[in-house]
Amino acid sequence: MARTKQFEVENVLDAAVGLFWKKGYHATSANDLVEHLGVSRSSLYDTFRDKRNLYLQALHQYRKRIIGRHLYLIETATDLKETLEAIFSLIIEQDIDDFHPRGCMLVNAATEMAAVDEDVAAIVRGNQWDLQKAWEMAIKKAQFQNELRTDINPKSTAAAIYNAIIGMRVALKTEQEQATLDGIIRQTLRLLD
Amino acid sequence: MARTKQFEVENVLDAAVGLFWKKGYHATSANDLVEHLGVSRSSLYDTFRDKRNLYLQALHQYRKRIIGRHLYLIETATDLKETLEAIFSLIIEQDIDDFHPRGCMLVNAATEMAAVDEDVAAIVRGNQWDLQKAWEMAIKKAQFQNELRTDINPKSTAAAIYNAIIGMRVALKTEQEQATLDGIIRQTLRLLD
DNA sequence: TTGATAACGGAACAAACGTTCCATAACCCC
DNA sequence: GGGGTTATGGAACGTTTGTTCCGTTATCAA
Repeated sequence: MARTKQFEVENVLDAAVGLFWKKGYHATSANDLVEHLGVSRSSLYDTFRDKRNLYLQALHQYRKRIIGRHLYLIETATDLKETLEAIFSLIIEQDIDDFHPRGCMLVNAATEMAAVDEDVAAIVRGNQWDLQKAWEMAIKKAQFQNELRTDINPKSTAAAIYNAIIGMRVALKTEQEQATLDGIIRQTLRLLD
Repeated sequence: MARTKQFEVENVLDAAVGLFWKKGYHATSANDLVEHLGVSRSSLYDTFRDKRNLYLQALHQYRKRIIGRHLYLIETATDLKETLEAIFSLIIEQDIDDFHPRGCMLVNAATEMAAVDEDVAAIVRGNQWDLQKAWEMAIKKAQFQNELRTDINPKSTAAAIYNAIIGMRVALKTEQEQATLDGIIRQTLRLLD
């Protein structure tokens, strides 16, 4: 039998998420990773094969950790408008007043990598599908329970909500007036009127 | 007197836009630039100082060339909903069926660079301000001419429209079903009902 | 035609890049 | 407590990075 790893893969992945999330793929160097993950170069390459594979796994981890929370909020929603507002607030709180706002790692991945890396594109598409489906189901459920007008189209409304959230994640990359953000939220909520 | 440049700065900037637009800042190397711009290394650095400065100027060029067209469409609009639909179509046509969709260079710049480069952030914010202002003015004009309900808030509606467009530019980075895109357009147009 | 100036092509630079290699250390089954 | 196996630290690899330097060439006023 062999020597045991001196680190938890999950913890290291979380740290990798932190780096790639903030700096993106190309601007994060192998040295950055070795320094911040607390794992030696050889162990990193032994465990994760190469930088790209580590990035891919970090992207999975991000999806599980961060987006998982959003999915949960949507699936357990009792008031859809309230939930949508809460998710906007979560997103804004994360980046506002931050000197280097990270935005959403999946949005960053989409713009930096998806066009030239099919594996990244697949993860981004999977995430989009999950979230749109979650909104669509939540809308249908609300309609079934007579909490939402039935002439609202679940699928296209879900797509539009998802789309608005993505837009805001980009907007937050540069500092924004609260009034602008509130305006976007207010108008997006109208989708559920 | 000195030797004259053997290239037009504007043309070289256009070529630089093409590269940075497709690959982003970090993934575009100095060699890429020398090879594709048709200008020698020394002339490039002599004219544009360094890679970052060239990127900044390319971003300006993109804004002038590409976004200028959108501004014109908004400012000369006679039917706002039609104009919004036309702009969505323009954006979609550019990327759909493209093996490596470029998206919007300013959105790419926002996610890759804005958080860590204040000059990039300033350009992105300037662009946002121009476009939102253009939409706001167009909405006010339509309201004044009784072509649009007056209980629509020009500012927040403009922000929401801009936001939806940004969202779509990210979405197009991964291949999308036409039905999804149509749904987003349809719901976004409701902002102007 | 000469001379001051600036553009040019191409070689050269140090630094940083992602990755590999190897000797050593730790682990568990037998 | 060996023996087979894998993790680890650190040096080292060849490339590529962004940038600079220099000898030559083109330009035009004087």
